[in-house]
Amino acid sequence: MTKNTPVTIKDIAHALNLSASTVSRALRGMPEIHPETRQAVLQLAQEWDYQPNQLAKNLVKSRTRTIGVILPTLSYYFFSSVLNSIEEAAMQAGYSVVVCQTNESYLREVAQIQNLLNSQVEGFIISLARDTQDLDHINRLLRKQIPVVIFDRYAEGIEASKVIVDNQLAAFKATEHLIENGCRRLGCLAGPPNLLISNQRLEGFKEALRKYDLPYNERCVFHSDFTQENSMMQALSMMALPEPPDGILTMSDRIAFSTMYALKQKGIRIPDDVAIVSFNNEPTCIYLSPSLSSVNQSIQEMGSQVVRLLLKQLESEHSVPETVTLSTQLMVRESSMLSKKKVS
Amino acid sequence: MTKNTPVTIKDIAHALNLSASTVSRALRGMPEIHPETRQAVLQLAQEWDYQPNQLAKNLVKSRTRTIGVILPTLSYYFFSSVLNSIEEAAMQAGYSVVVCQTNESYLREVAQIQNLLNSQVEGFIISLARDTQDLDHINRLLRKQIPVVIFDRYAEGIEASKVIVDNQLAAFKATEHLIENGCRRLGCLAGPPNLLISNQRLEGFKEALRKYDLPYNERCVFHSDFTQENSMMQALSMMALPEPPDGILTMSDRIAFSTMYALKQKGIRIPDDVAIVSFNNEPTCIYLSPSLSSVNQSIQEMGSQVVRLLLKQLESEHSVPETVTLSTQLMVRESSMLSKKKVS
DNA sequence: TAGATAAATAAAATCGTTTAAAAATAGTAG
DNA sequence: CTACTATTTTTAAACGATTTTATTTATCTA
Repeated sequence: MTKNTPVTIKDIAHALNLSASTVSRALRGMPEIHPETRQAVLQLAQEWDYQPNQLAKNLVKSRTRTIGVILPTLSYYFFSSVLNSIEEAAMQAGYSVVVCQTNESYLREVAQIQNLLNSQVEGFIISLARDTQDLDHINRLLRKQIPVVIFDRYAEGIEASKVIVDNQLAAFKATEHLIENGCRRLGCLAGPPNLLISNQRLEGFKEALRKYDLPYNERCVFHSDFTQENSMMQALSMMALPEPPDGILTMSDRIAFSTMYALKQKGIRIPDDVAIVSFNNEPTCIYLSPSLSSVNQSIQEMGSQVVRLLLKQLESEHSVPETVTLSTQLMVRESSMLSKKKVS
Repeated sequence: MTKNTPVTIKDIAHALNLSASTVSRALRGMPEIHPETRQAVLQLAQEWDYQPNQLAKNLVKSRTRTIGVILPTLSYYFFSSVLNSIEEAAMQAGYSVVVCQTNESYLREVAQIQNLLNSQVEGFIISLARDTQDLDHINRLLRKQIPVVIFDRYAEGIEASKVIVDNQLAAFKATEHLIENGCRRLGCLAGPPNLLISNQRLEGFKEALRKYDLPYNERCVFHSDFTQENSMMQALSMMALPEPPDGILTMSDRIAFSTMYALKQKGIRIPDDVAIVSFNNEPTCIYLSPSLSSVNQSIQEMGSQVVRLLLKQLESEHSVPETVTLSTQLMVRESSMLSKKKVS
């Protein structure tokens, strides 16, 4: 009697001596169904706890109303928060969201996109993995006319819509802030060398040095892979230079946290010995001592813009790729406020 | 010519003058297909970039090999890390994972479970939302014989497998540690009053007070909803008591971070004026000044045990609910190390 | 009361795949 | 030449819904 397979429309139809189509219509409240019939159907459906099979629905409609989101990781505040914002906006528009983490691996990125594609997601929101260099998998999506929006971690050579910030400008302003506070020997703790946004920030860093006639020394740029161990190592190497910097720009808060931790253990004082400015403005920044100056990008806005651009593509044939550049704000905190300003 | 609809098996069959079943078999490398035929099929499939429709596959097989994971949020280190571990273990076993956040809302929890159920996930891994009191939605799953494993945030009255820690014992030991370090007026910053694990920890807290003959004052227990604002407010209320505590047990690092931030602004020194021990052992703990003592639960282990229990249910009919209790370790750091131990 | 119209239901096709059963083809032995 | 295998392919049903088309039944009009 209590068979373990879920109740289907056919079961209900059979029990009530109706056809499947009538039951289907009754369940969806379509107009041409006799009230009595509808009543009977709804009641039995409730009684048997009928649950529509989404797979079947999607198959026949060839629509899933689902967006695939590919992220490097969910353990970073930035990504998990943007995801929240994306989910909110997508839900509002009647779409649901499936998230995948690449764990910074190119191979995973390719595989996850493939999976979601086979699962018939209707569009993609992507932030590239650290290890991604080859962009074929993304361009294949574009060739198939599948809506794609890239955000934050983008790359050149992708003709897709993007939501980004002016990384060079943000880094320029952050570096300028260090300089204006008296720093003269500047170091940069960058991200992986193949990450476009890291390189753009590096450009902004250099630009600021040029503007203030400060020497740029390639040996003052170190690259971290974002892990704690590596970041600490790079930070210590930098401070072990013959002329260690008195101001550091780091490319992410995670790198900055590790850096501060490493320097503290070495007895190097922040900001007195070396000032630090970072990127992302994670909530943790304010909890640290000294609190960490960091470049804020509006996470809420980023999520909603990303979804907006994707919906545009989903809802109209052939829309052209668009780039939205959001503004950033440098949040100045203790880590870059020198007690004695060295310059006027 | 370039129709926008994806290539199907039928298209290939038609083009090669074969039947759909032959193409299907050829693509899956089944043995009874003539090598020449297979060759032709594979080649055309490649040329046309054929992608199998997972919906159709799942529908016909009535299997999705997908696990639904319901979490309160992904912005907490604890949950996003357990998720990572779950994904790893699930992948190993050939399952994929779909994550949903409830944002601590009961209604979302119900809705998300419903959605995943309709999408034919084969089992659930759940950590309950803060606001969840009614457990009908979970019990409905169990009645339908759908495999469910609860972890961390569980509740009484659910006959499902669980992976948890001995919260009472962990809190007892943490409190004992505070007492042994000389604290005599103890306060507790608990989670929401309806959260079982918070109450269990509170029990452990009381138990320790009893053991050491210290007075338990209900007015020394404050409940936070995990948000920063509320946590700060509760912490300040606690310290504004006529006899403020000299040692606080907080139920999560998030609460502790906010507490430390609030106390710092008030000029209250940690650990000298008040020592703090917390739960979760987020990486941020070590970055703070003072570094935060916290109870560690093995995240890796929790994820893999959760998946193990779920697989057990997925792979055998009628397995009985099982409870795995993992051990915890108190990580003692500066926030609870009093410079002058007040007792021997 | 025939004929037309409207209302309610049923039957059949469809989505893209898998699979069991049937059929076609080729090869081999008696 | 027939009968029997073995190999390969096709046919048809199925998964669980929606949707198009067809049919039945009831109601109305003239």
